[in-house]
Formats: sequence, C-alpha cells, structure tokens
Amino acid sequence: MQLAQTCEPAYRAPRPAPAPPLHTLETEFPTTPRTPRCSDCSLRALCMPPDLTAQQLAKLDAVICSTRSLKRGDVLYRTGDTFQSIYAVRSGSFKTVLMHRDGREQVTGFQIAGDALGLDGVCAGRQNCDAIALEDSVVCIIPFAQLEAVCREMKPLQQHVHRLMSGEIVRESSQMMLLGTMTAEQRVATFLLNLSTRLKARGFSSAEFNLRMTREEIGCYLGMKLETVSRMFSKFQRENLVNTNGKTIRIVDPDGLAQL
Amino acid sequence: MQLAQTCEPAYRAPRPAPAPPLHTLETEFPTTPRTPRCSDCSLRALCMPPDLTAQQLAKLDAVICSTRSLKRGDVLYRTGDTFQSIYAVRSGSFKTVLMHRDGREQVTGFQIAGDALGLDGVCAGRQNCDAIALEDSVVCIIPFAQLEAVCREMKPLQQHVHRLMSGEIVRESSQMMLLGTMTAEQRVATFLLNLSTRLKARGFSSAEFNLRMTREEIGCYLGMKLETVSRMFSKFQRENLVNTNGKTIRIVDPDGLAQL
DNA sequence: CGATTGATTGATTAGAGTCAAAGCAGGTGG
DNA sequence: CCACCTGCTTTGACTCTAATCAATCAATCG
Repeated sequence: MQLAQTCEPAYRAPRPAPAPPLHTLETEFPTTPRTPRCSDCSLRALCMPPDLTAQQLAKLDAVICSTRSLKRGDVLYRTGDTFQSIYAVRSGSFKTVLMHRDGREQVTGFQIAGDALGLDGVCAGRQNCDAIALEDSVVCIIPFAQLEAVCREMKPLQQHVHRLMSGEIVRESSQMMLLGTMTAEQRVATFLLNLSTRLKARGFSSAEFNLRMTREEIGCYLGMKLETVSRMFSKFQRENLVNTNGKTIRIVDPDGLAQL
Repeated sequence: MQLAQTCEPAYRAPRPAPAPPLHTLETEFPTTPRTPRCSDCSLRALCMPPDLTAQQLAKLDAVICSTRSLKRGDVLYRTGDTFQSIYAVRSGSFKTVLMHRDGREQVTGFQIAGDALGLDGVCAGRQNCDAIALEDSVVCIIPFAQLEAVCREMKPLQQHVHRLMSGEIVRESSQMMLLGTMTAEQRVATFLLNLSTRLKARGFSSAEFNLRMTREEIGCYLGMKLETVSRMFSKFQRENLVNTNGKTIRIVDPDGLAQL
C-alpha cells in the first residue's frame, strides 16, 4: 500500500507525506496506524491552531494515529453510518453529497488537502451525507470523542475546533447566497475563483489547475445542469476570461470573472 | 421595560418568562442582568442538554446572566460587529441576512424561540451576517468565551455545543439542497412544513400559525421573488392544501404538501 | 383619512432546463 | 498496437419555469 498516487500534481500536497506505513491493520478498511504525525505534517498550518507547544502537539499525535487510503470513487462514509470520527484530507479530494429519497442529489462541498470532513455527523450521531473520493486520496482519521477529551484540557485546540465548525457554517451560508441570488454565469465564475483561492492557499498555482470533478458534479454543486456548466465554460473561453480544455483550467482574467 | 409584548400568540412561548427585571443596567443596549435562569426556563429542553445536574445548571446560570429586549426591526448584531456572545431566542423571532456589496441579499435563516443565533461569528471573531428582530423579541446573551470555559469542565455541555453547531451545518446543507434542486412550489411547501414542525416542537399548533416575515423575506430565504411566493400561496389555496389569509396560515393537507 | 407598505394577479420576457446528436478521450481487450 | 467501447463534454434547437414589469387591492399607521 502506498500513499497518494495521483499523476497530476495540482491537488497533491506540495511536500507529500514522507514514510510509507510500517504496518497495516486489517480492520474494516485498510488503515495505517501510527503513520501520521501532526507535528511534522506539511498541512499543519491548515489543520491545526498555530500556537501549540511541542507538548500539546504530542498529545494530538496520540489522538490522530491512523490514516485511510481511498481510490477514486471509494466511499469514505455514507449517510446513516454511525458517527465516530471526523477526517482531515491529507492528499487527494472528495465530494460530499446529500441525497433525497426521490433521487434528487445535491453536492454540498468539495474538499481538498487540509479540509475537514464529517462535522455534520456530530449532530445526530450519524453521518448526514456521503463522502466520496474524487481521486486516489488519503485522510487522517480523528476519533471525535478523543478529540473532545483533548479539547477539554487544551483551550487553543477547543477554540480551533469551534472555529472549524463555525467556518463550515459560514462557508455554507455563502453557498446559500450563491444558490439563492446568483445567475448561472456568476455561480460558475465564483466556483472557479473560490477553488483558485483555496489551491493558492495550499501552495499551488491559482491560475492553472485540474478539475477533479465532472461537469455534472459541478452542476450539482452549483444548482444547475451539466449542459449549463459546459456552456458557461465555453462562454468564458470566448470572452477570454478562462482557458478550458476538458478538466484543465487556466484562469486568464480573474478580475473579469469577479466582476460578473 | 417588559418582556415580550406580542399580541398574537403564535410565536410566544407557551409559558412566558415570569418575573419582570429588577434592575436595568444601561450599557450600550438595555439589557436585564440576573433575570433569566436556565434552571427554570421553559425552553430549557430546547436550549440545553437534558442530563445536567442541579449543580451544573447553577454553573450555567452564572454564565447566562442577561437578556436583551428588541423591538420589531431592531438589529441584534450586524455584519462586522466584534463577536463576543451567542444568543438564544427566548421569545419572538429573527431573520439572519447575508449581504453582498452589489446589493444582493440572502436570508440565511429564521430563528424562533429556543433557536441559537450568532454561531457564524466564532470563526472570524466578527459577526458574519445581520440578525434582525421580526417582532418584539427577547434573547438570552451567552458570552462565548465563558461558555467555552464552562464547556472545558462540563462534558455534556461541550457535547451540546458541538451538536448545536453541527446541527446548524446540517440545517444549512438541507437548505442548499432546497435551493439547488427544488422547484418554487416545492420550496414553499417545504418551508411551510418545516416551520410547522418547529412550531409544534415548541408546543404550538402545527396546523395554524402566523407568519412573522413578509413575502419578500420568504422569497429571499427560498431563492425566489416575492411575486412567486405569493403565486405559490394562491396555488396551494386553489388546490386546498393550505388556507392563507395574509400572514395567517392554516395547513389543510400536510401530506399533500409533502408529496409535491 | 391620506399615505405608505405589503400582497395579489396578469402579461410578457429571459434564463436555464430538456432532449438530442455528435465529438473526444481514456481504458480494455483482442 | 489498434479498434472499440464507455463515459464525459460540447453544441444546437426547443420548452418551460420563474423573473420582470405593471396595475390594483388591502391593511396599517401616523
């Protein structure tokens, strides 16, 4: 078993996690115990509060002691699964999908390296959506009960978890605004700029990247049909705002996009 | 100064808070210190974890020691305000509104008795939206730093706060699904059923109630224009699903509404 | 009681959805 | 190594839902 195997660099962490796992415990899923160490993870600035002492980091390392590798299309968790852990994306990317009985689907988010997954499960003790890998990916597994215990004795971590959850609330609010008030054109532009910003924060190019999701998944996230997404991409191409070639995106005129 | 003065009973707590305040401290806003007591609040089951001891409740009473009364249209907090407290609606109701520079507005939620307000401010230390009273209302003020301190020593409260925030994430996800996948007709039906359910959980009739928001505010919440909201109400009236008369709503056929 | 705000309804329009066809890319197996 | 799938994307033609514009009506409030 190996860590992330993606060939395109866009979504991979700048410095990939170093050592291959020493052991593999076969539980329900293949996980690699004792591999990850927050203390020397390149994504720490994204996942963790900035002001932890070495001693506090060690405590965290004791909690976050396993990872899980997924292939493209693999399900990290499914609606209704018992909630036990949250996850941090270490490499790769995911989508979270909410399903209605009648077949309607809504993609509620795309998560890339450094993002958290599973916070919606805290509420009812069961996962509230499906999380699916968009490419071969690795997540850190964070048992939530243990995290809560550490939070009770480590104020900065407690505050960090609160900010994390609040940040998810804020993110979803602005997605509600996108869905409620923007035209198709504005939604697609906002989506591209938002992704660009997040990739930049992770050390990637903000101008050129590869989409890991299909037009259908983008449409499902933005509340429109895949044909409309495609038309908007073509429109941006014509207007020299973006260069699109399949999944390859180059943002030519970010200001122009923002002004739509 | 008196507690909630609304004349229509629909949104008022079944047993209104008993004692008028003894003192009034004039800080920035009129607040009533030492009035509320979680330990004998009729909304406790909604706001608080169910399994607290008397001693634990006393600790809480020490934190949540003031309320604030607002008139219809008053602003509880505004985007950009320094975040210090979250709020629990004691009586009355609110809307939260997200604004875009270009004038677009999205109502992100309606809060009634027992609901929490302000959790989106934790993330950045500033409020992320405006919260405005839809009628004369009273909120409990919960200083967040103190709440965090108590959470560190009281596991059930910690878990409750986590569930509260996660619940907000879940609520917003399903609103994203509503905005992304439903027709205008389905959105309005879902809105009415959802409000009905929440009122029922607070001891009110699920069949008949008064809307405290305008058609425009409803539209702004559901991602449509006020005329469309009005047309859907008229349609439901014709189809004998709902009786509407201005702000008075009677749900005649909840199953019919749910099947749209 | 007039003025203002909110609600309803109608006529028309625009934007996105639907249906359909064709092109492209990547992967598989002969 | 090539041919053929299969799944994804693009584009076009047409349809339909909800937005826009406009007029009227009802309720509320100084």
